Amino acid sequence: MGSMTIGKLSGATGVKVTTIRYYESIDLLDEPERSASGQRLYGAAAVERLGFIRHARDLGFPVSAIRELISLQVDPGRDCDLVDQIARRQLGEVRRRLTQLEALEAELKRMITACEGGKVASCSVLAALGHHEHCLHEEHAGKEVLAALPSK
Amino acid sequence: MGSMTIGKLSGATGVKVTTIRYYESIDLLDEPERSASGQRLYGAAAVERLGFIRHARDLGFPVSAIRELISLQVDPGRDCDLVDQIARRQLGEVRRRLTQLEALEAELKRMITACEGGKVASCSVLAALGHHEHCLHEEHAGKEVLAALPSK
DNA sequence: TCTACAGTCTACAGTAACTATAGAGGCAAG
DNA sequence: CTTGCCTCTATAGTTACTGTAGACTGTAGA
Repeated sequence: MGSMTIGKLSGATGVKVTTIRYYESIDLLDEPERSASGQRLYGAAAVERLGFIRHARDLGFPVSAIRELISLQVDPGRDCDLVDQIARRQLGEVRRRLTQLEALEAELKRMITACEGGKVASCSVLAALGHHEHCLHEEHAGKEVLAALPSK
Repeated sequence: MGSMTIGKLSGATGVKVTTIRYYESIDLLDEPERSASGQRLYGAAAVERLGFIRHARDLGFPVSAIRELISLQVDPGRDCDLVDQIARRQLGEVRRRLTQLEALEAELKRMITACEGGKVASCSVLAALGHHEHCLHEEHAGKEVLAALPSK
Protein backbone atom coordinates (compact mmCIF):
# COMPACT_ATOMS: atom_id res chain seq x y z
CA MET A 1 0.00 0.00 0.00
CA GLY A 2 2.94 2.29 0.36
CA SER A 3 3.45 2.95 -3.32
CA MET A 4 1.21 4.40 -5.92
CA THR A 5 2.28 6.13 -9.10
CA ILE A 6 1.55 9.77 -9.76
CA GLY A 7 -1.45 8.84 -11.88
CA LYS A 8 -3.08 6.94 -9.04
CA LEU A 9 -2.43 9.78 -6.66
CA SER A 10 -4.03 12.07 -9.17
CA GLY A 11 -7.06 9.83 -9.40
CA ALA A 12 -7.28 9.51 -5.64
CA THR A 13 -7.25 13.26 -5.02
CA GLY A 14 -8.65 14.80 -8.16
CA VAL A 15 -5.50 16.86 -8.67
CA LYS A 16 -3.98 16.69 -12.12
CA VAL A 17 -0.68 14.95 -12.65
CA THR A 18 0.96 18.10 -13.93
CA THR A 19 -0.34 20.02 -10.97
CA ILE A 20 1.12 17.48 -8.56
CA ARG A 21 4.52 17.85 -10.16
CA TYR A 22 4.05 21.60 -9.98
CA TYR A 23 3.30 21.42 -6.25
CA GLU A 24 6.45 19.42 -5.78
CA SER A 25 8.42 22.02 -7.71
CA ILE A 26 7.24 24.80 -5.42
CA ASP A 27 7.87 22.66 -2.34
CA LEU A 28 4.28 22.21 -1.27
CA LEU A 29 4.82 18.49 -1.57
CA ASP A 30 7.96 16.69 -0.47
CA GLU A 31 9.99 14.90 -3.08
CA PRO A 32 8.65 11.37 -3.17
CA GLU A 33 10.61 8.16 -3.42
CA ARG A 34 11.35 6.92 -6.88
CA SER A 35 11.18 3.52 -8.48
CA ALA A 36 14.29 1.98 -10.04
CA SER A 37 13.37 3.62 -13.32
CA GLY A 38 12.75 6.99 -11.75
CA GLN A 39 8.99 7.10 -11.43
CA ARG A 40 7.52 8.85 -8.43
CA LEU A 41 6.02 6.60 -5.77
CA TYR A 42 3.63 7.93 -3.18
CA GLY A 43 2.18 6.58 0.04
CA ALA A 44 -0.83 7.38 2.16
CA ALA A 45 0.82 10.47 3.65
CA ALA A 46 0.99 12.07 0.22
CA VAL A 47 -2.72 11.47 -0.32
CA GLU A 48 -3.40 13.21 3.00
CA ARG A 49 -1.19 16.14 2.28
CA LEU A 50 -2.42 16.64 -1.24
CA GLY A 51 -6.02 16.44 -0.08
CA PHE A 52 -5.27 19.11 2.47
CA ILE A 53 -3.71 21.34 -0.14
CA ARG A 54 -6.54 20.84 -2.55
CA HIS A 55 -9.19 21.58 -0.02
CA ALA A 56 -7.43 24.72 1.10
CA ARG A 57 -7.09 25.85 -2.52
CA ASP A 58 -10.79 25.19 -3.07
CA LEU A 59 -11.44 27.42 -0.10
CA GLY A 60 -9.47 30.13 -1.85
CA PHE A 61 -6.39 30.09 0.34
CA PRO A 62 -3.40 31.28 -1.66
CA VAL A 63 -0.43 28.97 -1.86
CA SER A 64 1.52 31.21 0.49
CA ALA A 65 -1.10 30.72 3.20
CA ILE A 66 -1.16 26.99 2.62
CA ARG A 67 2.57 26.91 3.07
CA GLU A 68 2.13 28.61 6.43
CA LEU A 69 -0.61 26.20 7.45
CA ILE A 70 1.50 23.22 6.55
CA SER A 71 4.45 24.48 8.53
CA LEU A 72 2.16 24.88 11.52
CA GLN A 73 0.77 21.44 11.00
CA VAL A 74 4.19 19.89 10.83
CA ASP A 75 5.11 21.24 14.21
CA PRO A 76 2.06 21.06 16.48
CA GLY A 77 2.13 22.01 20.10
CA ARG A 78 1.97 25.74 19.79
CA ASP A 79 -0.94 28.12 19.80
CA CYS A 80 -3.75 27.93 17.38
CA ASP A 81 -3.84 31.69 17.03
CA LEU A 82 -1.93 31.96 13.82
CA VAL A 83 -4.09 29.36 12.14
CA ASP A 84 -7.14 31.19 13.31
CA GLN A 85 -5.71 34.44 12.00
CA ILE A 86 -5.09 32.99 8.56
CA ALA A 87 -8.59 31.60 8.39
CA ARG A 88 -10.07 34.93 9.47
CA ARG A 89 -8.09 36.77 6.87
CA GLN A 90 -9.43 34.40 4.28
CA LEU A 91 -12.98 34.89 5.53
CA GLY A 92 -12.61 38.66 5.19
CA GLU A 93 -11.36 38.14 1.67
CA VAL A 94 -14.32 35.94 0.81
CA ARG A 95 -16.75 38.46 2.22
CA ARG A 96 -15.28 41.33 0.27
CA ARG A 97 -15.72 39.28 -2.85
CA LEU A 98 -19.26 38.37 -1.98
CA THR A 99 -20.21 42.01 -1.60
CA GLN A 100 -18.63 42.89 -4.91
CA LEU A 101 -20.28 40.03 -6.72
CA GLU A 102 -23.68 40.89 -5.32
CA ALA A 103 -23.35 44.40 -6.72
CA LEU A 104 -22.29 42.97 -10.05
CA GLU A 105 -25.20 40.60 -10.13
CA ALA A 106 -27.62 43.44 -9.53
CA GLU A 107 -26.12 45.58 -12.22
CA LEU A 108 -25.97 42.82 -14.80
CA LYS A 109 -29.56 41.89 -14.07
CA ARG A 110 -30.61 45.46 -14.53
CA MET A 111 -28.71 45.70 -17.78
CA ILE A 112 -30.14 42.52 -19.20
CA THR A 113 -33.77 43.13 -18.42
CA ALA A 114 -33.44 46.55 -19.98
CA CYS A 115 -32.07 45.08 -23.19
CA GLU A 116 -34.92 43.44 -25.00
CA GLY A 117 -33.85 42.85 -28.53
CA GLY A 118 -33.52 46.23 -30.14
CA LYS A 119 -30.67 47.39 -32.32
CA VAL A 120 -27.16 47.75 -31.03
CA ALA A 121 -27.32 51.48 -31.53
CA SER A 122 -29.77 51.75 -28.66
CA CYS A 123 -28.67 48.77 -26.60
CA SER A 124 -28.87 49.49 -22.92
CA VAL A 125 -26.12 47.06 -22.02
CA LEU A 126 -23.61 48.98 -24.05
CA ALA A 127 -25.03 52.23 -22.75
CA ALA A 128 -24.70 51.04 -19.18
CA LEU A 129 -21.13 50.03 -19.79
CA GLY A 130 -20.43 53.39 -21.31
CA HIS A 131 -21.80 55.40 -18.44
CA HIS A 132 -19.44 54.39 -15.78
CA GLU A 133 -19.64 57.27 -13.37
CA HIS A 134 -22.50 56.07 -11.20
CA CYS A 135 -21.55 52.64 -10.06
CA LEU A 136 -19.39 50.46 -7.90
CA HIS A 137 -16.42 52.70 -7.43
CA GLU A 138 -16.41 56.15 -5.92
CA GLU A 139 -12.97 57.46 -6.70
CA HIS A 140 -10.97 54.69 -8.14
CA ALA A 141 -11.19 52.06 -5.51
CA GLY A 142 -11.49 48.36 -6.06
CA LYS A 143 -9.68 48.41 -9.34
CA GLU A 144 -8.21 44.98 -9.28
CA VAL A 145 -10.86 43.61 -7.00
CA LEU A 146 -12.45 41.54 -9.66
CA ALA A 147 -9.65 41.53 -12.12
CA ALA A 148 -9.12 37.83 -11.79
CA LEU A 149 -12.38 36.37 -12.97
CA PRO A 150 -11.40 33.68 -15.41
CA SER A 151 -14.82 32.85 -16.86
CA LYS A 152 -13.24 30.55 -19.43
CA MET B 1 -9.01 69.75 -25.65
CA GLY B 2 -8.01 67.05 -28.04
CA SER B 3 -4.71 66.16 -26.42
CA MET B 4 -3.85 64.82 -23.03
CA THR B 5 -0.83 62.79 -22.14
CA ILE B 6 -1.07 59.22 -20.94
CA GLY B 7 -0.74 60.37 -17.34
CA LYS B 8 -3.78 62.62 -17.60
CA LEU B 9 -5.77 59.87 -19.25
CA SER B 10 -4.76 57.62 -16.41
CA GLY B 11 -5.89 60.19 -13.87
CA ALA B 12 -9.15 60.75 -15.71
CA THR B 13 -10.08 57.09 -15.83
CA GLY B 14 -8.36 55.50 -12.88
CA VAL B 15 -6.51 53.08 -15.12
CA LYS B 16 -2.78 52.84 -14.55
CA VAL B 17 -0.40 54.16 -17.15
CA THR B 18 1.19 50.78 -17.66
CA THR B 19 -2.21 49.19 -18.03
CA ILE B 20 -3.19 51.70 -20.70
CA ARG B 21 -0.09 50.83 -22.69
CA TYR B 22 -0.90 47.18 -22.15
CA TYR B 23 -4.42 47.67 -23.52
CA GLU B 24 -2.93 49.31 -26.55
CA SER B 25 -0.56 46.41 -27.03
CA ILE B 26 -3.42 43.92 -27.08
CA ASP B 27 -5.47 46.16 -29.37
CA LEU B 28 -8.19 47.08 -26.94
CA LEU B 29 -7.24 50.69 -27.49
CA ASP B 30 -6.33 52.20 -30.84
CA GLU B 31 -2.85 53.55 -31.26
CA PRO B 32 -3.10 57.22 -30.32
CA GLU B 33 -1.50 60.15 -32.05
CA ARG B 34 1.97 61.08 -30.92
CA SER B 35 3.63 64.36 -30.17
CA ALA B 36 6.73 65.40 -32.08
CA SER B 37 8.84 63.72 -29.43
CA GLY B 38 6.81 60.53 -29.51
CA GLN B 39 4.57 60.89 -26.50
CA ARG B 40 1.05 59.52 -26.76
CA LEU B 41 -1.72 62.08 -27.06
CA TYR B 42 -5.32 61.20 -26.34
CA GLY B 43 -8.65 62.93 -26.94
CA ALA B 44 -12.11 62.59 -25.47
CA ALA B 45 -12.85 59.44 -27.44
CA ALA B 46 -10.05 57.62 -25.67
CA VAL B 47 -11.48 58.61 -22.29
CA GLU B 48 -14.83 57.17 -23.35
CA ARG B 49 -13.38 53.96 -24.66
CA LEU B 50 -11.13 53.41 -21.71
CA GLY B 51 -13.99 54.09 -19.30
CA PHE B 52 -16.04 51.50 -21.13
CA ILE B 53 -13.26 48.95 -20.91
CA ARG B 54 -12.65 49.61 -17.27
CA HIS B 55 -16.25 49.36 -16.33
CA ALA B 56 -16.63 46.10 -18.21
CA ARG B 57 -13.52 44.73 -16.49
CA ASP B 58 -14.91 45.79 -13.12
CA LEU B 59 -18.01 43.80 -14.00
CA GLY B 60 -15.81 40.80 -14.55
CA PHE B 61 -16.04 40.60 -18.32
CA PRO B 62 -12.92 38.97 -19.71
CA VAL B 63 -10.93 40.91 -22.25
CA SER B 64 -12.15 38.61 -25.01
CA ALA B 65 -15.74 39.55 -24.27
CA ILE B 66 -14.87 43.22 -24.16
CA ARG B 67 -13.29 42.91 -27.55
CA GLU B 68 -16.56 41.48 -28.84
CA LEU B 69 -18.57 44.22 -27.23
CA ILE B 70 -16.38 46.90 -28.73
CA SER B 71 -16.64 45.44 -32.19
CA LEU B 72 -20.42 45.46 -31.84
CA GLN B 73 -20.33 49.00 -30.61
CA VAL B 74 -18.23 50.14 -33.50
CA ASP B 75 -20.76 48.89 -35.99
CA PRO B 76 -24.25 49.55 -34.62
CA GLY B 77 -27.41 48.80 -36.56
CA ARG B 78 -27.63 45.10 -35.98
CA ASP B 79 -29.40 43.07 -33.37
CA CYS B 80 -28.80 43.45 -29.71
CA ASP B 81 -28.96 39.70 -29.22
CA LEU B 82 -25.28 39.01 -29.12
CA VAL B 83 -24.69 41.75 -26.59
CA ASP B 84 -27.49 40.36 -24.50
CA GLN B 85 -26.00 36.90 -24.77
CA ILE B 86 -22.61 38.06 -23.60
CA ALA B 87 -24.14 39.83 -20.62
CA ARG B 88 -26.19 36.77 -19.72
CA ARG B 89 -23.16 34.54 -19.91
CA GLN B 90 -21.42 36.90 -17.55
CA LEU B 91 -24.37 36.91 -15.19
CA GLY B 92 -24.31 33.13 -15.08
CA GLU B 93 -20.64 33.25 -14.31
CA VAL B 94 -21.20 35.74 -11.49
CA ARG B 95 -23.95 33.62 -10.01
CA ARG B 96 -21.85 30.49 -10.04
CA ARG B 97 -19.19 32.38 -8.16
CA LEU B 98 -21.67 33.74 -5.68
CA THR B 99 -22.88 30.27 -4.84
CA GLN B 100 -19.36 29.01 -4.40
CA LEU B 101 -18.37 31.91 -2.22
CA GLU B 102 -21.40 31.52 -0.02
CA ALA B 103 -20.47 27.92 0.64
CA LEU B 104 -16.92 28.99 1.42
CA GLU B 105 -18.09 31.67 3.78
CA ALA B 106 -20.19 29.17 5.68
CA GLU B 107 -17.39 26.69 5.95
CA LEU B 108 -14.81 29.24 7.01
CA LYS B 109 -17.16 30.61 9.62
CA ARG B 110 -17.75 27.15 10.97
CA MET B 111 -14.03 26.49 11.07
CA ILE B 112 -13.23 29.71 12.87
CA THR B 113 -15.86 29.55 15.57
CA ALA B 114 -14.76 26.01 16.32
CA CYS B 115 -11.16 27.08 16.76
CA GLU B 116 -10.91 28.89 20.05
CA GLY B 117 -7.30 29.11 21.00
CA GLY B 118 -6.16 25.62 21.76
CA LYS B 119 -3.00 24.03 20.56
CA VAL B 120 -2.29 23.38 16.91
CA ALA B 121 -2.38 19.67 17.52
CA SER B 122 -6.10 19.84 18.08
CA CYS B 123 -6.93 22.81 15.89
CA SER B 124 -10.21 22.36 14.15
CA VAL B 125 -9.27 24.54 11.22
CA LEU B 126 -6.47 22.23 10.28
CA ALA B 127 -8.68 19.25 10.97
CA ALA B 128 -11.39 20.64 8.72
CA LEU B 129 -8.89 21.21 5.98
CA GLY B 130 -7.62 17.72 6.38
CA HIS B 131 -10.99 16.06 6.15
CA HIS B 132 -11.89 17.02 2.71
CA GLU B 133 -14.37 14.38 1.76
CA HIS B 134 -17.56 15.97 2.99
CA CYS B 135 -17.62 19.36 1.40
CA LEU B 136 -18.06 21.39 -1.70
CA HIS B 137 -17.19 18.84 -4.33
CA GLU B 138 -18.88 15.51 -4.83
CA GLU B 139 -16.59 13.69 -7.19
CA HIS B 140 -14.03 16.08 -8.41
CA ALA B 141 -16.10 18.87 -9.79
CA GLY B 142 -15.35 22.55 -9.54
CA LYS B 143 -11.68 22.02 -9.28
CA GLU B 144 -10.48 25.26 -10.77
CA VAL B 145 -13.63 27.10 -9.88
CA LEU B 146 -12.01 29.20 -7.25
CA ALA B 147 -8.47 28.76 -8.30
CA ALA B 148 -8.09 32.36 -9.28
CA LEU B 149 -8.60 34.16 -6.01
CA PRO B 150 -5.71 36.58 -5.77
CA SER B 151 -6.14 37.70 -2.16
CA LYS B 152 -2.90 39.61 -2.30
C1' DT C 1 7.84 -12.62 -27.45
C1' DC C 2 6.32 -8.95 -30.04
C1' DT C 3 3.63 -5.04 -30.35
C1' DA C 4 0.52 -1.55 -29.11
C1' DC C 5 -0.68 1.85 -26.15
C1' DA C 6 -1.24 4.21 -22.00
C1' DG C 7 1.50 6.22 -18.39
C1' DT C 8 5.64 8.62 -16.87
C1' DC C 9 9.82 11.50 -17.27
C1' DT C 10 12.17 16.37 -17.93
C1' DA C 11 12.22 20.82 -19.55
C1' DC C 12 10.29 24.59 -21.37
C1' DA C 13 6.64 27.60 -23.34
C1' DG C 14 2.04 29.50 -22.78
C1' DT C 15 -2.13 31.39 -20.18
C1' DA C 16 -4.75 35.83 -18.13
C1' DA C 17 -4.27 40.30 -17.06
C1' DC C 18 -1.62 42.76 -15.64
C1' DT C 19 2.72 44.89 -12.65
C1' DA C 20 7.43 46.15 -12.12
C1' DT C 21 11.98 47.31 -13.54
C1' DA C 22 15.85 49.35 -16.19
C1' DG C 23 17.76 52.80 -18.69
C1' DA C 24 17.06 56.63 -21.70
C1' DG C 25 15.00 60.77 -23.05
C1' DG C 26 11.24 64.91 -22.52
C1' DC C 27 9.05 69.00 -20.33
C1' DA C 28 7.82 72.70 -17.08
C1' DA C 29 8.98 75.43 -12.90
C1' DG C 30 12.19 77.91 -10.22
C1' DC D 1 20.02 75.33 -16.18
C1' DT D 2 19.09 72.15 -13.14
C1' DT D 3 15.85 69.59 -10.48
C1' DG D 4 12.37 66.46 -10.56
C1' DC D 5 8.59 64.28 -12.40
C1' DC D 6 6.77 62.37 -16.76
C1' DT D 7 7.16 59.52 -20.71
C1' DC D 8 9.40 56.18 -23.78
C1' DT D 9 10.70 51.05 -25.10
C1' DA D 10 11.70 46.56 -23.95
C1' DT D 11 11.83 42.95 -20.96
C1' DA D 12 11.00 40.16 -16.95
C1' DG D 13 8.04 38.92 -13.06
C1' DT D 14 3.50 37.67 -10.95
C1' DT D 15 -0.05 33.55 -9.63
C1' DA D 16 -1.31 29.12 -10.14
C1' DC D 17 -1.31 26.48 -13.08
C1' DT D 18 -1.81 24.06 -18.20
C1' DG D 19 0.06 22.31 -22.37
C1' DT D 20 3.63 20.57 -25.42
C1' DA D 21 7.70 17.96 -27.21
C1' DG D 22 10.36 14.12 -27.27
C1' DA D 23 11.98 10.18 -24.90
C1' DC D 24 11.42 6.34 -21.95
C1' DT D 25 8.58 2.69 -19.13
C1' DG D 26 5.19 -0.61 -17.91
C1' DT D 27 1.56 -3.64 -19.16
C1' DA D 28 -1.93 -6.29 -21.59
C1' DG D 29 -3.27 -8.75 -25.65
C1' DA D 30 -2.15 -11.71 -30.03
